[in-house]
Amino acid sequence: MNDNLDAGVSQFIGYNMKRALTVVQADLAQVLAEFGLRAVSYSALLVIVRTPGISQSDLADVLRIEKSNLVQLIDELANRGLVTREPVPGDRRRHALIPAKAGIALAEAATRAVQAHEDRVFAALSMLERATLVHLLRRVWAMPVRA
Amino acid sequence: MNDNLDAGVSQFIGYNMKRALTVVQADLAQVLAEFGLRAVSYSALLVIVRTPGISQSDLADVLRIEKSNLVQLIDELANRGLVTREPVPGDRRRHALIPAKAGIALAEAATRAVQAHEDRVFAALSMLERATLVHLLRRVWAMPVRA
DNA sequence: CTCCGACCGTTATATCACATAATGATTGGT
DNA sequence: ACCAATCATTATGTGATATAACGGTCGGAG
Repeated sequence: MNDNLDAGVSQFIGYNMKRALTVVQADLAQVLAEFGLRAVSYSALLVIVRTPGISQSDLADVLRIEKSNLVQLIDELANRGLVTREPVPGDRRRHALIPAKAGIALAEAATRAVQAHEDRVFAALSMLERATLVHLLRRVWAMPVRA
Repeated sequence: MNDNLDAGVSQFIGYNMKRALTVVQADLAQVLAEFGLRAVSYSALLVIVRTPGISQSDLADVLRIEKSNLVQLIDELANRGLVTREPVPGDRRRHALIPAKAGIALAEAATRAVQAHEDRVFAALSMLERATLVHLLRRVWAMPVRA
């Protein structure tokens, strides 16, 4: 029944981003649930797989997550044998996060599933349009807002 | 320090959408707080102002909100004298949501502030690029995902 | 006219994302 | 030797968002 009653709010880019992301996240949640992952734990696992030895602080920085929220998330991955927390010689404050073979395999399989998810939810856009979208979005979040 | 450690996840459009939206929502929250509004209550107010008499069910549909969550939101707006719940002749199940003058004025002032917010957070994009972004995003959420 | 499925709005409640604050152990610089 | 900073953890809170159930009301079918 949605006959443009949201015209007032749909003028805003942020509103359209929110609506689109809600759709994307709903599908993504279903896809990742099959691997026992959430979007945030998938992201964390992927960064660990690609950057073995990264610390929790650095991982939190990269993904823009509060490091306090990372503790249970890494616990989940570690408890499933996907990653391990290793001591860092010479620095007993930090841990090195190392992916296990199972974690690497799961990350690869999940990545394929996430790629298929993106093909599906962005099916209305051409590959060029998808590239344009990423390019524009990157310029939004990569440039800090000036006060 | 973010030297592309998130390359693995930043290939995904969804990831970029999430990062960008987080930036946008943080700024928007600050802007709307000055009017005592949250993003969702601003959206609801704007739809009510533009569609006087809309029902709670229809408002929930338009904004994709659970109608159970709308009750307190409308309470907030009503308690501030921004909108009223009016009876609907011939249908005692539903209410007509009517904007008050104060609600119309606040919606107008807040809209100007939200427009300035968008100019700020999307400053890195040209007007054409912003239109492209909205166009692409609309096509993502307007086309339902096929199972 | 009666009945029943559907609609409207409300209440109750739960889960999750995400934030802040505080703490103890450890490190590095002065 | 001292102290600020770093790392990780624990505790806790708030808001977004969902589901379930309920009572009152409406409209259509028989």
